[in-house]
Amino acid sequence: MEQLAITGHDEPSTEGRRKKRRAKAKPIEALAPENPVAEVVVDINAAALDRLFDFSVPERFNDLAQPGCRVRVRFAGRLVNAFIVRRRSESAHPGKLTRIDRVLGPAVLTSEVLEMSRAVADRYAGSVNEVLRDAVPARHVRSEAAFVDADGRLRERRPPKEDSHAPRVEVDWSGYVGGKELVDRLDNGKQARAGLVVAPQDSGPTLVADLIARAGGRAIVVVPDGADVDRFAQVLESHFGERVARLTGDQKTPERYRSFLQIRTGQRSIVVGTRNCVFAPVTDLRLLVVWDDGDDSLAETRAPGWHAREVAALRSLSSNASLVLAGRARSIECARLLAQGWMHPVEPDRAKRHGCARILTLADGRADDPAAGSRIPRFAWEAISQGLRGGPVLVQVGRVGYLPALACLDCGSIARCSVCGGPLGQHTRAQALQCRWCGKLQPDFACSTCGGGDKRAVRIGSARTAEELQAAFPNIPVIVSDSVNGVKTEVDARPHIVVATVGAEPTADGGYQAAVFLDGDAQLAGAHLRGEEQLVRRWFNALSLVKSGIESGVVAVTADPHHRAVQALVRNDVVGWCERELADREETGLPPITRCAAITGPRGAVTAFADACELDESWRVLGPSPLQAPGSRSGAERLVVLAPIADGSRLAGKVKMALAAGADGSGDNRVTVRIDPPAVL
DNA sequence: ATCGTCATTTGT
DNA sequence: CAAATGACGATC
Repeated sequence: MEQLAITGHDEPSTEGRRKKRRAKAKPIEALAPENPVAEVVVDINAAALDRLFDFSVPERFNDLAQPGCRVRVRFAGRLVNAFIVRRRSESAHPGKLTRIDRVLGPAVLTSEVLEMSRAVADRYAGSVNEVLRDAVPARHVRSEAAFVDADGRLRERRPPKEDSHAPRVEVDWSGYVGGKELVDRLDNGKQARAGLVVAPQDSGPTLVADLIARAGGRAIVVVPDGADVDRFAQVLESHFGERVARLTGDQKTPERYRSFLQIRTGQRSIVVGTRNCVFAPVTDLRLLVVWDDGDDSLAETRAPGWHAREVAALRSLSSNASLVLAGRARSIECARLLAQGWMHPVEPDRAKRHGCARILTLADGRADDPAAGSRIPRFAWEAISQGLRGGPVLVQVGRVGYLPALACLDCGSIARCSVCGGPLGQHTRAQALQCRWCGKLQPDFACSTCGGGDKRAVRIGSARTAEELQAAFPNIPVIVSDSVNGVKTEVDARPHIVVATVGAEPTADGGYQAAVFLDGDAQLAGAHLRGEEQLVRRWFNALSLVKSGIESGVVAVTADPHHRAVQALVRNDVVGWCERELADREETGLPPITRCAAITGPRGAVTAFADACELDESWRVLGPSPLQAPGSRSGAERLVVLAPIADGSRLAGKVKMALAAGADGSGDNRVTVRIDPPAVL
C-alpha cells in the first residue's frame, strides 16, 4: 500500500543497480494520508517569486506541518525557509513536487497576519516574504520548548484569569470634543476610528489605557521608540498587569520570541511596542493605537518601507478592530483621513486648551527687548532663571554639536569640505572642523570661494549652548541630552538645566518648571516639505513635558511670533495648524494628498524603470533630479511619481509588475522604489 | 535571488 | 572551432 503513495525520485535512471542501492539505503517515505500538498511562501527576496509554491508533505510531518509553520524546503537547488500557508489534497502544479525537508517549530503565522502582510505588500509594491520578515520574529528554539506540547503544537493558554470585565480607568473625557462619541462606541463594542489629540496636561498612556479597557482589552499600542514603550508599558501594566506584553526592536532574539509566543498563545492580550508590533498576532484584536504617528521611526527603513499607521489602518479594515491615531500633535496623513470622513476627530475643547503652560514669544511688547535679536533673548533668560527657582528647566535646541555650521567671515559663504564639498562643522569645543558628509578633519580652514581663513558661527549646537548656560548659571547643573552625549529619558525634580536637541527631550519628574525653544526660525527656514510638520510635532511633544494646571510653567519661544507654527503653539491649536497645512498640500497636490512612488538609482536607470512601469499619462512625474546626500554615489538621481489616492493600488501594481519583470536591474545599475517614503522632496 | 540553458562573442 | 561572456526563464 505504501508503495502506491510513492511518487519517488524522478531518476530516469539507466542503471538499475544504482537505483537499487539508493532505495535500500534510503527507503522512500510515504506522503501524508490527508492533504499531502503544502502551499508555501518561500523566504527569498525576489518580486518574481512572490507567489505560492507547492511541496509535498512526508507522512512523518503530517501532524507537525500545519499552516503557519516555518519549514525548510529545497527550492531552486537551495535549502530555504518558508511558511506553510495551507494544506491541500492536490496540486495544480504539473511537475513533481519536492518534499518538505524539515518543520521548524509550531504555527507562528496566523492567517490574519498573513492576509494583512499580503495587503501591506500590495500597498507598498513589495512581496509578502519581505513583510513576513518584519511580522514574525526570528525563531529561538530553546525559548520555544515552554510553549509547545509533545506533539509540536502550540499550547493555547488563557490570560491570567481576571475577567471578562476589564478594569476601568478613571478618565474624564468631557474636555474632549468628540470624546464621548468615541468612548460610547468602544463601550458598546462597535468599531471606532479616531484621530485623537491629547492635551498637554493629560497623560497619553492613561488615556490610552482607558480606551483599551473600554474596548475590552485585546489591543496593540504602537509607539515610536523604546523609551515610549517603557513609559506606556509602565502605566498599562499598572492597570492590566500580566496581560501586557512588550515587543520592541532592541529586544534580543530569545526575549522577543518569548514575548511573541506569549501573545500568540493568548497568554498576553495587550501589546505595547515599537513599529513591528503592529503585526503582533493578538487573537480577536479589538483596538489598535498608534501613538505620535508623525514620527518617522514608525516607518520601516528596509523594503518595502511600510508605515505602522498605514499597516494599522489596513489591519483595522480587515479585522474590524478599532483604530486610534493619538498624539500631542496630528499628522497630515491623519488629518487627511479625518477630512475624508474615514476617521473622527477627538480634540481638547477650548477650556482644556487654555489649561496648559503659558507660551511667551517676542510679540506682546517684548519686541523692544534690546536683546531681542540675539539667540537667547532676555525674556528667555528670565524664563530660565525664574523656572530654576522651582525645578528643572528645558532648553530645546535645533542642532547637536558645538558649532554645527560655519561661514567665511569675509564673503559669508558656507564653510565646505575641500574634499567632497559637504558642510563643515565643529563638533566639540576642542576639535578641528570636520566634514559632516565624509568625516574629514580640516584643521586649516580656507574658504573655498574667497580663500579667507577666518570663520564665524552660523548655527550654535547643543554643546555650545550648554557651555553658555553653564557660564551664566555657574551653580546649576547642566545636563545635555543629544545624540552625541546620549539621549536621556528622564530627569529628577531638582533645579537644573536640561539642554536637549529637538526630539531628544527627557521627561522631568513632576514636569519642567519652564522651557525655552531655541532655533525655531532656522529649523523652519531649512524647510523641506515636512520640516515644519516635524517641528510642530516636537514642540507639542515638548510642551507636554512642562508643568500645567494651577502652577503651570512657562514656555519661551524665540522664533518669529508671526509664523503660523509659532501661532499654533501660542494658541495651543495644533488642530488648526494641521488643517491649514492639509489645505496647502491639497493646493500643491503633494503627499499625502497623492500617493507617491519614489524611484532612486543611477542616472538613466531611473527613467528606464519608470518607462517599464507604463505609468498613466495623467499621473504627475517630478524629476529625475540629482540626489545630493552624504551616502549616495555621485550620479544618483530620483524620480517621483504622484498619483491620486484612488489610483494608489494601480500605481503599486504597475511598479510591482515592473519589479517582477526585473526592470529594476542588478548590481551597480539597480534602482530602488519606495511607495510613500517618509522623506520626499 | 540563483541556477541552468542557449546564444552570441571572443580567442588562438 | 572551442572557451567565455551574457541574457532569458524557471524555480513547486
